[in-house]
This record gives sequence, C-alpha cells and structure tokens, in this order.
Amino acid sequence: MENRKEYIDGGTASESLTTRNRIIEAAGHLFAQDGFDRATSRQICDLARVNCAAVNYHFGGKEQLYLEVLREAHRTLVHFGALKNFAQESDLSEEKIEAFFLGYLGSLLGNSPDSWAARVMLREMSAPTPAFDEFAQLQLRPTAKLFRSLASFVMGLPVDHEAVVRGAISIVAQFAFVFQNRHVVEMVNPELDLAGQGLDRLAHHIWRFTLAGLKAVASDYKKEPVK
Amino acid sequence: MENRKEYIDGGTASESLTTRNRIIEAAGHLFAQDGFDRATSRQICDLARVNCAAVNYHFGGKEQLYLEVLREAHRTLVHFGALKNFAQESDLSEEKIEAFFLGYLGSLLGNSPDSWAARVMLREMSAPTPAFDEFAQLQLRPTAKLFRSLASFVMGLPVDHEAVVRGAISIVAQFAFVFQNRHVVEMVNPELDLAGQGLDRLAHHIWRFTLAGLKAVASDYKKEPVK
Amino acid sequence: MENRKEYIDGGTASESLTTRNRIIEAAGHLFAQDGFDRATSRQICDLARVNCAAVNYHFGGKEQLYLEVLREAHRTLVHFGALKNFAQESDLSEEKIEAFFLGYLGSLLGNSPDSWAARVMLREMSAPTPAFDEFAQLQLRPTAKLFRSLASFVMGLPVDHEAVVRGAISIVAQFAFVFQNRHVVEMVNPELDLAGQGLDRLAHHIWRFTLAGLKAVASDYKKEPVK
Amino acid sequence: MENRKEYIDGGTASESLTTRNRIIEAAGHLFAQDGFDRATSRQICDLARVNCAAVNYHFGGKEQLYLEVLREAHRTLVHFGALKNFAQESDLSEEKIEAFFLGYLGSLLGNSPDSWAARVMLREMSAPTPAFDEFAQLQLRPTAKLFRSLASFVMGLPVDHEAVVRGAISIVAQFAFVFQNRHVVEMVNPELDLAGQGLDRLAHHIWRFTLAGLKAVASDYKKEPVK
DNA sequence: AATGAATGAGCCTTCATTCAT
DNA sequence: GATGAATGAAGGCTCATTCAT
Repeated sequence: MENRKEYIDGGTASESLTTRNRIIEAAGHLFAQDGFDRATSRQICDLARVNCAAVNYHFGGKEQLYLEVLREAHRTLVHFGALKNFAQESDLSEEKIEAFFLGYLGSLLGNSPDSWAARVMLREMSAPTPAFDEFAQLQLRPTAKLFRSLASFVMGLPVDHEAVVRGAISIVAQFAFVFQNRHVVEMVNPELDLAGQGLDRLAHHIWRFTLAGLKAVASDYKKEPVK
Repeated sequence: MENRKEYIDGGTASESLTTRNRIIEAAGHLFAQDGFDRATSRQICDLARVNCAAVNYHFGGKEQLYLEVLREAHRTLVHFGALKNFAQESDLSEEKIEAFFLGYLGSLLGNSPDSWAARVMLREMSAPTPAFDEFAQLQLRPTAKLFRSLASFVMGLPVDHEAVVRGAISIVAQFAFVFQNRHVVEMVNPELDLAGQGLDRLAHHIWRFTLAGLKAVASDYKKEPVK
Repeated sequence: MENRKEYIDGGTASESLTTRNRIIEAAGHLFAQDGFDRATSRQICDLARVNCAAVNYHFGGKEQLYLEVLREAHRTLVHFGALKNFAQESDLSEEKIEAFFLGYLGSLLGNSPDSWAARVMLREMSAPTPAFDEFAQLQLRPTAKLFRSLASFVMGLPVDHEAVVRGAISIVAQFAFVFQNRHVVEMVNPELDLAGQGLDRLAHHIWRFTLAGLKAVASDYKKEPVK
Repeated sequence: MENRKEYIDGGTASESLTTRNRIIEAAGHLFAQDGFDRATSRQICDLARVNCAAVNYHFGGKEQLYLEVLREAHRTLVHFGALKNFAQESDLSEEKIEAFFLGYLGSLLGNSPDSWAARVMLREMSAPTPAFDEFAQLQLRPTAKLFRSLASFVMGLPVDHEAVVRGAISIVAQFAFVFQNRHVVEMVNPELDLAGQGLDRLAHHIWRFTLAGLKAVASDYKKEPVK
C-alpha cells in the first residue's frame, strides 16, 4: 500500500522477509496481550498491515504461526538474556551468583517496551497449548540444566543428585513466581516496588535466602546420605 | 439466586444434584481443563446433562457462570484445604510448620479425581480474565496474610517488616511454582515422583530450605537493622 | 407477592380477572410501543408483575394474547370513540359532519396517556400479522360502512355507488394518514402543531376540503352517470 | 465498500449479479414481505444463494444491511418513479397534474413482480426502526416539497402558506393511504379492482376530488386571509 | 389458579480458512 | 508473492413454551 520497505536483514534478501516478520511481530504482541484464543487472525493481520489471508499463506494456519512466535520468543530470550552470559561462565563463586540473580531478575521483570517474548512464554508455561511439547524441548531443558548445575555448585553434590533437583526447583520457583504472577505480587505487596529499587533488594534477598537454604539441605545429605 | 433449596444428598451423590450445581461442577471441570475461551457453553451443558439454555437461565451468561465457578473454587480451597486448619492454630512451632507444609502441598498437588478448583485458580492467576479483580479480593489477600505471619514467626520480625514480605514471597513461590507448573516440573524432572512418595520429600525439602533461608535473612536484619 | 388485589370489576367476581387483565394491559402497552415481534413475553409479564408462564396459562400463547389485545383495543375504540356517538345520529347535516370530524381527529390524535388501543390498531393495519383476518371482520367493516354512508349523504348517491366507495376512501385516507404517520407528519411539518390548536384547524380543513371534493365528484356522476 | 466493480449485465440478468447485489435484492424482498424482525439473515442468504456469513462480510450486520436496503429503495423510487419526471416539469397545468396522479398511483400500486422498494418504505414509515432518521432526511423531505409546490400552484398561494401545508397533506394522504393499506383497502372494497382498470378510475377520482377541495379551501383564504 | 425450573429451536455473529486472481 | 471475496462451522444467547408442583 504505502511505500514501506524495511531493511532486508543480514544478506539473505530476496524473499520478502518483511511481511513474514511483520506478522510474527504483530502476532507476538497480541498473543502476549490476549492469549492464543482471544487474539484473532484478523487483529494480527490488521496490526501487521497485511491481508488476512497472509497468515495462512506464510504459516499454514494460526496454530503454526503461534509455534513460530514461540520459537522467535525463545531466540530472543536466549540471545539477550542474562542466562546466556552466565551459562558460559566456567568458574562459579557466590559473588558471581549474586550478580547473575540480579541480572536474571532484571531481564525477567525489566520493562522493555515490547518484550512480548517473555509474556508469551509465561502464558505457555502455565496454560499449555497443543504447541507445548515442541516448546518444552527448546526452552525448558537448557534452563533447568543451568539451575541444576548452579545448585550442584553451592551444595557440593552431583548434578543428578535428588536433593540438587529439589534445590534447583526452589531456586527457579522464586524467579518464576514473581515473573508469572507479577500482576498479583504487585497488587498484594505494593511496598515491594518491583519497578524501581525494590528489584535489586529482592534479587539480593533471593540470593541470601537461597544460599542458606541450599547449604542447610546439603548438610543433611552429607551427614547421613539418606538416599 | 443464592438461597435455593438444595438437599444435602447424604451419600446418594453424583446424580441427584441440583441442575445449578451440576452445571457448576461441569463448568469447573471444563474451565480447568480447557480455559475460559476453549470451553464452550454447549460442552459444559452436555457434560452436565442439561439443556444449553440453562447456563443463561441460572447464571445469566457464560461469564457470570465463570465467576460463580471461581467463587465455588475459592470456597472449596478455603474450607477443605490445610490452610484453614493451620490459620486457626494459635501457637506455632517448627514441627507444626512442617506438618502444614506437607498438608498444603498435598492439597495443592493431591490427585483428587475432580479437583478442578485448584486448576481453575492457577489459570486465573497467570492469565487473568476480567473476573480477576473480584477474585483477588476473595482469595489472594487472606492467603498472603497467612504466609506473612508464618515468615514473621520464623524470622522473629514484625509482620509488616519489609524482609518478612520478601520472605513470605519466597515461601509462597515454592508452592505456587510446582502448583502452577506441575506439568512442566514433572516433564523436566521425572524422577521427582510428585504423584507418589516424592511429594512428602519435596514438602520436607521446602521446609528445611525455607527455615534456613528465613533465618539467614533475618540474622542480617538483627545484626544491623538496615531498614 | 404483595397484597395487591384490585377491584373485581362489575359483579362477575370470583374468577381472578385481575391477573388476566393485568396481562392484557401490559401487553397492549408493549405491543403498541414495540410491535408484536419486539415485545417479548417476559417483558409483558414483568410489567404485569406476573409469572412468565401465565401468558400461556391464560391465553395459550403469545399470538392468542395478541388477538385478545386486538379485541380489547377494538372494544375501547368503539365504545369511547367519537365514532360511536356519530353512528347513532339519525339525521345528518354539514355542521354535524364538521363536529364529527373534529371529534374523530381528536380521538385519533388525542394524547390520552395510555391509549395503546389506537397505536396497536395502526400497527396491525399497515403491517398485518397472522391475526389480521379476524381483526378485519371486527373493526374495519363497521368503520368503512360509516364513512360510506357519510359520503353517500354528501354526494346524494346510493351507498353502494362506485363513486361513493372512492369518496369514502378519500375521506378515510386523510384521517388515517395523519393517524398512521403522525411521527412523520410532525417531523416534516412542524408548523402544524397537531398537539395543540393545529388540530382544530386541520379538522376544519379536512371538512372543507372533503365536502367540496365530494360534491365536485358527485356532480360529474349526476350530469352523465358514466356507470 | 461503495465503489465496487459491477458489470452492468446487459440482458443476461438475474444470475450474474454481484454477491452484494444479490443479497440486497433478497433482503429487500424479505424485509418487504416479513419486516425487519421476522426476516432472518439465513432466509435472506438462502434466497440470495449466498453463505450466511456474507451479510456480515459485506454490510457488517443485519441492521446495516437493512439501512442499505432502505437506501437502495430510495434510489429505485426516486429514479424510476413518476415523481422525478414530474418534479422537473417547469410549467404546470391541470392536465399535467392528472397525468402525474395517474403515473404516481401506478408506480405506487403497480404490480411489478419484485417492487419491494415501496413496500419496505411503507413499513418503515408506520413502524419506524432505529434507521428511521437517516431515511427521513433522504426520502421524505423531497417528496413533501413536491406536493407542497403542487398544492401551491392549484391554490394560488405561496408554498409556505399554512393552508398549502394542509392541502399538501390532503393530497399525500390519499396516495399514502391506498399505498400503505392496500391489503385492507382491497379486502373491504373488492369492487375497486386496483389491480386492473380501477386504478385509472381511482387516479381520476383523486384528481377531481383534490382539485375541487384545494380550490374551495383556497377561496376561503382569498376572501378573508385569516392568517 | 398460578408458578419456578427447564427446554429446544433458532438467531445473529465471529472466526479461521480457502479460492480465484 | 499476495490479496479480496467468500465460506462453513460453531458459539453465545434469546425467546416462547412446557412440565411438575
């Protein structure tokens, strides 16, 4: 319609990535905001300034588009999250863990203007659509592995130890909870100030709480390795 | 609308329920399974063996039925959960807390055949529908209050202390995480055996982890009461 | 519900005419206002403060209720209209005709607070429902007969003369038009002031216009009785 | 929405019409026959041999379709009625008026197979739907204006004279009455033969009646111009 | 005589998808 | 490669009516 050509990213060129990407961007925004069911194909296409048949032409259907959005969200979160930098660290320390907690919490709660990636993920995790299985392979296992190795380091136990598995859950839980239920958390605890300085304090709290907790649990297994 | 005759059917059960109640039961089941959008009025009425106009007759529409389901879920959770019994305890102890944790986790993950109450709640919390606000007043605040007083007891700090607020979040987070993401947790950590004996072990872990964590955090504030 | 017993009209007593009549009254009001299709049974019963099954109990259905309303409207219009008084006159004169025109127009356009009778009639005439045929026998023929005899008097021709038939139509037309299209007439000709003194002037106009018209037509048939 | 391609199908007719037009045609037919409420979307689409979603696609809903039907009816009536030709006449005469009356009555009562335009209009006039206001601006005022100028010519009084306003009403009334209540008129006066030669005779009658009536009224105002 | 509960038919609309271009 | 037109399936809801009391 208008003369709007965006930059052909990289050098792949020639295929009209533009339309395809515009659709993904619009879909991500709306899926994050309204969920898979409530976001309609037409809304998405209107927002993307594309004909409403395009979603079928390019993706083969609404469901496949959703899957593509999930993949894109995964890429965004992995490439730009604190997770990646930390995963490449070779030698851990309690200080580094504290820094990571701060960065991680920030990336989860940070107010990036259009970070639909995170919001789409959270919807998928607690209310799985049929696309869930593929997504799980992609996103969840790597994250779980990282937190297990973190717990393993603090506890001084092997990564596949049952106590480490539970420890990892206790860690993830604290981040996931505020991430998934941010709306509720802020409503019930307005003094927390997650949007401002409260974020740092909460990260520090989680760090202190977690380290002490992990060590206490670990000590039980070292005295008398029950299982 | 609220005060209808309603025979308490001693043990005959399952068929002699009021139409109204049969609808709520069916709706709870399907809303929990498929979400508000995917669960159709007709499915609900078919399952309840009721004419499809009944939902409008008794509730005035799908949305109001949903709200009633939410209220019913609240009642179920409050009346029969471990929460209530615990809230009435007057003198706490670490042993009682452990027992409570076990009971609470059990009530959240317990495999009661049709415990749609919990599943409906979780959907509402992470993907709020317009009915959210009323629900928040009803369900969330009392729960939050209980966990705060628990943290306050362990930490030896006043309930409105900022550290206690964060401590309560760390506790709730661990329960909420496995509750909200049970599907994911079991998929990534199959060795956990949440359906069997792993449940007790996880409750014990959370208890040990939490107590140590809370005390560690509290000690910082007692040495040098930063705030 | 409350203790509302209305006067048992006349002396028939004992049968609960009250309920039945309340329904007819409410139905008349709503049928006049919204038409047969848009006025719902429940609206009617709500307005009559009666259970919604009563309309079927007393009348056997919405359609039969409508017919009853039509009959009631007929009775009202015949008994209390200027029509009746005039029909009983034995000797006509131009002055009496003018008086009748004034009275008739007044009864059609008069702002009686709840004169749903007339409004129901007009709806039926220009948009007949299946109940039309019975209504026609009841209401239309007597009215037509009266206007024919009036035209016959002015024209000096027999009542079944073809010219008289057409003359009667020209008379009725002028009353029916402002009656049926009052809304439109007032919108297009606001200077007419039908609600106030304009009514008398219009009646006088119709009288003058009609008499001259009838006489002119009649003269043609007297000079050369074409048919 | 308005400027669509639209082959003027020379004489092929009836099948090669646009979907949009087929819908309007079918809707006009059914709205005329059954009214807005009784005519269902599905009936319309079945008659138009179109999918039942098309009415929403093309018009946005049943109500907007109705409005479009009203507009189309207006166009039909204005373009092809005797009204238009007459309105363009510059010099009037009694003979021309008689010819016009004949043509006008014919266009109102003429038995063109699918002249739903007129029937839709009459329904709207005596039982206005919410679409009435727009319709009034479009259709009514021009017609009223024409009849006023006609009355003005015969009476020899200015168009905005109060007597002329009433005179115009008397004229319109006679056409509108037989038009709006054709069913009733034919039932009560079967000898009229509106479908055959009676039509010409009625037109002649109206002409004779009207001219005499107008002149008589006018003479009153010329002798003593009361107002 | 009269009612509250429940029903079944049908209506308007929405939505993802497909087809011809 | 991309689109406007059109479709079919289904969804929520309304309404007159019936049934048991």
